[in-house]
Amino acid sequence: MKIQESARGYEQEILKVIEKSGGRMTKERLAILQALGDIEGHFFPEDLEQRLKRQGVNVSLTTIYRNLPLLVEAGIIRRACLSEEKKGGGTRYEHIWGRAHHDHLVCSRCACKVEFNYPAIDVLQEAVAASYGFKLERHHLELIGLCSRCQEKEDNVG
Amino acid sequence: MKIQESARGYEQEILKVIEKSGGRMTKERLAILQALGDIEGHFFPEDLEQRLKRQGVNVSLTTIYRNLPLLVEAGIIRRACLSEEKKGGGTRYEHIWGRAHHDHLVCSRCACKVEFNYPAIDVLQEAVAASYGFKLERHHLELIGLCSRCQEKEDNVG
DNA sequence: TTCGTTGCAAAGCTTTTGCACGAAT
DNA sequence: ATTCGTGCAAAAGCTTTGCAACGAA
Repeated sequence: MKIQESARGYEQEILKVIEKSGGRMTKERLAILQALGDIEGHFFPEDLEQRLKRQGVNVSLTTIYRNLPLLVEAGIIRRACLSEEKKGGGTRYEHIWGRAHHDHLVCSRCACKVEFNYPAIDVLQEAVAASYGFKLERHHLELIGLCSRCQEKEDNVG
Repeated sequence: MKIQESARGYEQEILKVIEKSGGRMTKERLAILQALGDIEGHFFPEDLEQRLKRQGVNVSLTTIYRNLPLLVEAGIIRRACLSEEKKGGGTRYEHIWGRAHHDHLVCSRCACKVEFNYPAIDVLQEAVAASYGFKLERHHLELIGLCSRCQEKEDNVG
């Protein structure tokens, strides 16, 4: 399957990964990539299925699950492994291709999320990794605490 | 149920949490706490069950699951939410009570783990949280990269 | 006595797998 | 013509829930 006008950068990216392992580009994979393009933040595998369905493309959940590892390896998505989450939903993923690197602040009470970027922390992380002989590829950082709104509520109650 | 000679610090800790919500101390909870005392690092809920069984105490997996949130809230364990993990096992927890705070370096190839502590990073995290009005409670930091051994292997191949 | 806790079994969910068919190279 | 990918249905895990019995306060 040829990639043409619709091609975005990440389609090329995943193509590399696919070809490296003798895989093939399919219309389902292309559809997944395009649906992914519209997703800004986090999503569950099932969200992807719904989104595709709304766009008139039926890609089975099975196929989505089978392709998630590919997308991760291509650097297009990553697991957004939020500490508290698990209830109700399954594994949450995050679209990261082309987005500036960022980490998350999560409120332990209302679960609201704030993205932040703080280069100084990244620098120190590099330093730590280096001191243990690791070549740093990526990281997951999540700060958990009470957001200002929930702090106020707490003050009013206590 | 009274806590006596066997009492360790975290038994008091969990007692506070239990009492705060009108709960009760049971022999199952006490057994879980004691089993936890022997666990140094990470564990799955099922590990806990096995360990208890070996000690001659039968606590059902259901009960363990029902008590995990309590243990988390008491600050005795935390979810060790490792980025890649999910295959095969379920949610991994980590015994943190009384242990020095630490984070993890994980090798993306061989999955080996190194614990590290780097106070400067913690300080910056506080700063970030504060700048967004968050009262920081804890964090999850995981650095993913190639360990030195796997880097060597890679060099030999490439 | 009251009401939280436990165990068992069953249910619920997410994720994986077997198989036959269809499609990419 | 191969060989990989897809869909469906079934299976496999992990985790939660209903319910009756038990036990802490």
